[in-house]
Amino acid sequence: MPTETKHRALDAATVAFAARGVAATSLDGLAAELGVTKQAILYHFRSKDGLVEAVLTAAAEDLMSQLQSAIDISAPGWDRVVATVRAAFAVAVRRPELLGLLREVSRLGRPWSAMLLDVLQPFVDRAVAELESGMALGRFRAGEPRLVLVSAYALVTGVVTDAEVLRAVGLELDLRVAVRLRRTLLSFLEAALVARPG
Amino acid sequence: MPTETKHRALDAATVAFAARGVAATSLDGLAAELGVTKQAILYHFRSKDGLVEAVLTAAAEDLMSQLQSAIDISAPGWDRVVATVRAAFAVAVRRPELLGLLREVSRLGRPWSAMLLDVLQPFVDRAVAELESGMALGRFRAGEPRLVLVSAYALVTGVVTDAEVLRAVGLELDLRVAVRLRRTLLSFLEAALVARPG
DNA sequence: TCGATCGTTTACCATTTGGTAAGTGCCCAC
DNA sequence: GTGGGCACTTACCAAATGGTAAACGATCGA
Repeated sequence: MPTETKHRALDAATVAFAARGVAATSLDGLAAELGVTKQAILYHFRSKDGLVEAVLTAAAEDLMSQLQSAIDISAPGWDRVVATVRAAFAVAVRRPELLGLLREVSRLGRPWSAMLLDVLQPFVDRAVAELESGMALGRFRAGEPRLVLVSAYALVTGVVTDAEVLRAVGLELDLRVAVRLRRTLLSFLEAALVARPG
Repeated sequence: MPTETKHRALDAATVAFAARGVAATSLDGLAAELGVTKQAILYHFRSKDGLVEAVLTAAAEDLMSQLQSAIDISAPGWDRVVATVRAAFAVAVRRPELLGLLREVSRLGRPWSAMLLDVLQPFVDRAVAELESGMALGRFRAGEPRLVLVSAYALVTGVVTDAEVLRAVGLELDLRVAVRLRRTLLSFLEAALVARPG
């Protein structure tokens, strides 16, 4: 089973980068956690930047593929919104690091943020387009798709990454809480999107 | 004008910690930015940890006082919710670092998060209590105050701190966008809280 | 059996980092 | 004018960090 270390390093780095940040994660520390030397990591990834890049691309693809498959198996309209939200929360529960990384990228600055945005951009564009066309068709209430999108994003990632804040209000992100938060978000989206008679 | 450096250092550190993170901010870099030596900073704050503590306590007090005064001048019920949200968005626009720091604390781990939570806890508790009593009085729809609170928090901080994501959807956090986001959040809260006939 | 490649370790190295110690200029009370 | 405290700098330092170079052992094809 070759390059098992590579996989483990990638996973550990993903979690560590998301939780403590790239700057606060040292190769030595990461290596110690894996029971290898720092050079074992540098062998698979040319440099720390190389590791960051690998982590970011892997995470972006992972995240996008999960959302994409949810989109693919759903019909346009409200159903698709629900499916996407469900997929997002599934990711939030099973692999919160992916959403944490999304946030970490903001502070890494230009080259990295641009890289990740390249991957996300098509997804965002498509979501905006679909909301707009839904509004044009009268399937959704008229409104501002971008604001709705940003709000939904902020809610999901915020809840996942600010575990401390969740604890402050006496919650913890387990399945039950996630389900209730999902319901909260969906009712918000329903209020914002679904056309009501009158 | 004594200790002007101290104030400037505190401000610069607040912004830097929020934007790039504590670990990614070096005392040397901070000092260079201020045009002094690292030791000038260490003179006013015993250590980097000392600086972090000073930044955190100042930020927490600042943030809380802004929200508190909004609460004080408003009447209980929906009016108070609106006033609080307005105050939160005002902070988000004028001093986004304060919200960014809130998020940074999550990754600093125990001692720091506990410290900040001590300051925030009373505010959170009061908000929950007020929502609950509002529900009991029939002023608000029955629901889960904690979920509403967390959602609102996540939305505001998420929008402020993930500037990159905002850019991805083609927005930028200026006053106009902030106002529209505020309206979005308020309509969500209204849907969640305000009792409707039937 | 030999040699080569792969994954890894040992041995270093330069730079950066947080921090200490010892000054230095300056204002002000006396 | 002088002694003392205040705000700061210069001069260091030990530890940690990202990275390079070379050696080592195992697996495997010829």
